[in-house]
Amino acid sequence: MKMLPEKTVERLSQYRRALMLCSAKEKQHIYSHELANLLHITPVQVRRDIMLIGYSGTLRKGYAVNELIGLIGKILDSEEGLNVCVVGIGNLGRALVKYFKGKRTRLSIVAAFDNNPEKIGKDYKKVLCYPVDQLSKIVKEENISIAILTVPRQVAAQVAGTIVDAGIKGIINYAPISINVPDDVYLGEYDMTTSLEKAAYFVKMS
Amino acid sequence: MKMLPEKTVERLSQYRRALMLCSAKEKQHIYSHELANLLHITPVQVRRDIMLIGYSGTLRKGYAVNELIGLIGKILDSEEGLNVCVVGIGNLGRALVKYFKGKRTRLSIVAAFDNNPEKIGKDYKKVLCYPVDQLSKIVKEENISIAILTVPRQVAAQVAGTIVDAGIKGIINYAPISINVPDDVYLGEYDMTTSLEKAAYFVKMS
DNA sequence: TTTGCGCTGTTAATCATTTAACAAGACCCA
DNA sequence: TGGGTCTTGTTAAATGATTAACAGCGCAAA
Repeated sequence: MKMLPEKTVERLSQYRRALMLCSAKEKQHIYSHELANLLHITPVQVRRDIMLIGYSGTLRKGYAVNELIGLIGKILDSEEGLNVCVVGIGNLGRALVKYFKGKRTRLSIVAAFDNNPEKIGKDYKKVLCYPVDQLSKIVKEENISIAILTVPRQVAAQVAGTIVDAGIKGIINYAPISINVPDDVYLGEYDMTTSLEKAAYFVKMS
Repeated sequence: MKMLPEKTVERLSQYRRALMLCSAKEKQHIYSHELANLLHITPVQVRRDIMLIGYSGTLRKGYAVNELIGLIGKILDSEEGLNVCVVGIGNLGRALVKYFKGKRTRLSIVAAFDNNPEKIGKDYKKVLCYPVDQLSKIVKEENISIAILTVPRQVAAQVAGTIVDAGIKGIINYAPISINVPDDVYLGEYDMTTSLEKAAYFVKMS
């Protein structure tokens, strides 16, 4: 299957999240406008996304919730599963470990890294914390392909280098500075300051 | 001044962050391509954004770092400043308080809220934690206009209602569920699962 | 001087994404 | 049975964002 638009991929993840809540409530079918309301988007957009992934709903009944969850899984998840590590076990790193642990079967956090001696050897939700200089070794042993970077700004660039050298294929950067990675490594940057300043701007202007 | 495009606003925040690091290094001027490299975007985009905010650089010398920082401040910041609160003092909430505290003069976290009795009355980086049922009162007293929502999924909708009723003008939602707010309230949703699943998809497909 | 290079500012073109429009099928109810 | 009402799936138009293209200026070096 060819690559889906970035925005569609984001929404698929959100559709799944919403659909799983529906499924838990024994809801069998859902209309495009219901799904749209849950995500604050338009029904057309929902239908278009679903068209792109090649699913068809039932006319006048909407989409079969569990079928759609299954199909989204086929698209988003890797068959073999992907392993993830968190680099930097501050509050943010711990929040991520705690939140993700056990959420997905095909995407799991299997290791944490930090340089604070007090944290090394401890485990967070059964995820063991290693020193950063063992990153390369553990990444290979555990077959980790994605790293979530939650270290202080000052060390972000250096740690990012270590991560890339270890052969990681995707980095999610929550450190408040932009990092450099080769073209073949996926990079997602999420700066909380930016989110807040953006909100402040639109509040101010409204 | 009329409203800037959303993406430009995001980048302005990032420009400022990068420029402040330059300023700290006594760098006086910066070229569009230097700024572009720091953010992984193209020089044209930098020039275009800067054009949109009505600034002009010096030919062959680039942009005056401190002037540009000042102008971006004029655009992003409110003259009087905006007050922010964090609702939900779990790991994520604490990470945010810790990180933002003292970062900006015109945008400050002035209160935290949680319902866990062990947290109420404690302070995190001098930010006092109140019970959620005092939210409305404190929001008015402290003139808070933005709330960062970092509560568990199960209570997000209800807490969001409380926040809106208190007269908050902007919400940044980190809870893993979409919330509903009236049209005149700015809403930014940042779901970490989505970020991770998106990364997984592009790693898988690459 | 004059030539050439390197940078900005801006307009035009391209590309991505969203929205509109509507045909066609299913169900309901008279 | 046959209109009326919903709903999906899809194509076409519109909007928004990025990239390309280039004019124009300033500095440097000859």
